[in-house]
Amino acid sequence: MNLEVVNAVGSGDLGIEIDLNRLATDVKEVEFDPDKYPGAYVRLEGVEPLITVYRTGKYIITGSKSDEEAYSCRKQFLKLLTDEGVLGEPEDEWFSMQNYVCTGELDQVQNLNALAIGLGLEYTEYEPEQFPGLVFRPDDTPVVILIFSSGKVVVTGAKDIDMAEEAFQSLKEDLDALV
DNA sequence: GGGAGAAAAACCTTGCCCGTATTCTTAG
DNA sequence: CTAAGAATACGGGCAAGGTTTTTCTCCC
Repeated sequence: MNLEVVNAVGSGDLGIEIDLNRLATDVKEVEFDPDKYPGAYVRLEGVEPLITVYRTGKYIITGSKSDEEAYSCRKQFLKLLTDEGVLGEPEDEWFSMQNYVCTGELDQVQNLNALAIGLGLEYTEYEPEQFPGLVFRPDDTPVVILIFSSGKVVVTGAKDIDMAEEAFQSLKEDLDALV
């Protein structure tokens, strides 16, 4: 309910080892600096999400606004590898979404100090000196919700959108019960 | 002083955690 | 930058545990 996905992360496996140095020299869309990070970055033309590939063949796609966008990006990535002769049969590898980051808004402005107590100090972290948002970790879900005094919220850690929606809905019910 | 055994110290391997990098939003 | 999440991997550092080596005690 009224949550907007702002970032989706997915991961997959090509099933074969990749020579990142060769890939970086052969393909202009690939950036690789092993001294800074072991993964190689692939920025496809006209594609928003970023693909990070590793020597092992595992890869992650970050920055998608939806799972459709992530899957589309993956498709183009596989095509690129196939065209480059790196991949033979791209059918047998998997890909799945790992995390959704969403933004939402609560009806009224929040008093975070009171909210921390209301939601339970054992489930919340609020240190305005360090970070302006209240971190809420419900015990019945792996989802984490950041609540700001403006009423804006960030829901993260969900494996799927329903999980995020449920956690947000649950938070709203908790808030109604507190009034 | 030398041999046996135990205790201590030195050494080395393993494992785990952290930082490194990426995305994206929120807001002091 | 601070904080959160998730996947991914690699080097470094520290701790712990295990093994080897050195030292020391006891007694003949």
